[in-house]
Amino acid sequence: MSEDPRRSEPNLGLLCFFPHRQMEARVMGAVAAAGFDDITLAQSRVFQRIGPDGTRISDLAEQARISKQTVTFLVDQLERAGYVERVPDPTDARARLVRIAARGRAAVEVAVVAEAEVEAEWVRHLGRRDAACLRRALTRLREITDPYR
Amino acid sequence: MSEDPRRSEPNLGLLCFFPHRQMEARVMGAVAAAGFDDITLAQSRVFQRIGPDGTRISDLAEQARISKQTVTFLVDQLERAGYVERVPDPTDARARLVRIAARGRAAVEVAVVAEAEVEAEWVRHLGRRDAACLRRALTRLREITDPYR
DNA sequence: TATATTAGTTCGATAATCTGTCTATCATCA
DNA sequence: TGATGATAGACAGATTATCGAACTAATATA
Repeated sequence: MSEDPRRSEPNLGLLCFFPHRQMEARVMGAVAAAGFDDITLAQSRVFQRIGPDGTRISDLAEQARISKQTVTFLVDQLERAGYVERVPDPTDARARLVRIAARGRAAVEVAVVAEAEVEAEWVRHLGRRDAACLRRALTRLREITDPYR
Repeated sequence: MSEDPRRSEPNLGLLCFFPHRQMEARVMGAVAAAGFDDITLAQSRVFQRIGPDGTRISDLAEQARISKQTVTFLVDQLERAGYVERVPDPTDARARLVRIAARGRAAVEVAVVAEAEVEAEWVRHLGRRDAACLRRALTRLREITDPYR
């Protein structure tokens, strides 16, 4: 019954880690099982930041907190595999927009279903009340932990 | 005022990502600023899983979800830099326990202070009520997202 | 218009990770 | 008890992810 006094309360940052890791693993597993087994975790972390109208390499880099060079490297692979395409940015001839391509859209469809399944499990475990509370607190916390909206 | 209909509610897994990333970055920054600037993110992710009485390589691997070989590689570096030491496991002559060494304890001291600072900022932003609610929900969520207690 | 900045790429180096293999020790069970 | 199989850790080689430096083309600024 008594607690080990050396084990203190885990901090909120660490507590956030476990759900995120599980979500990522479950979604990647579902996507791979659906035949999209040539996408890596690093690629997916760039891919999931592509906006509906396409996103620039440099914006992807900033949001994922990795160098432009690394994003170029990963987008090259995503493009070769048919998940994304590069199109000119009409507002700036230096830039190109990375957009989700046909194969990418198909993978997203699988991913959103898997996401919803995992989230439903969580809500079932927590109960409606705590789940709503969790979402609200995390949404507010995002205001100060994510510079991108 | 009106929402872009294409941007749906971010899932809970993603929402957990931002706080975790910020906590990790802030703690790493504080530790590096205090002179422990020879520790990498990958090393720290293994390091933080070492228990108070030492932990085996294979247990660290399982908890961090990386291969034993990678943990051996990272622990080699942590040991050379004085953050950890390897001692024989008295219960099994095949195994060795990775334990936090003097320099490691000094780094942990800095880390826990930084952690508390970040968490205090979060609580200030959320308010006592939502912060307590967040901690409770995350603690319960850990039951089903972290197999290690 | 000359100069500085920005977007993206290529190149080379390094860090992190995996699979396969090996040795020593432990566990099982006939 | 002794043979067999499993486990803990380490070593070697290959691959993936990442970075910093340098480059080109286009844009912004003074």
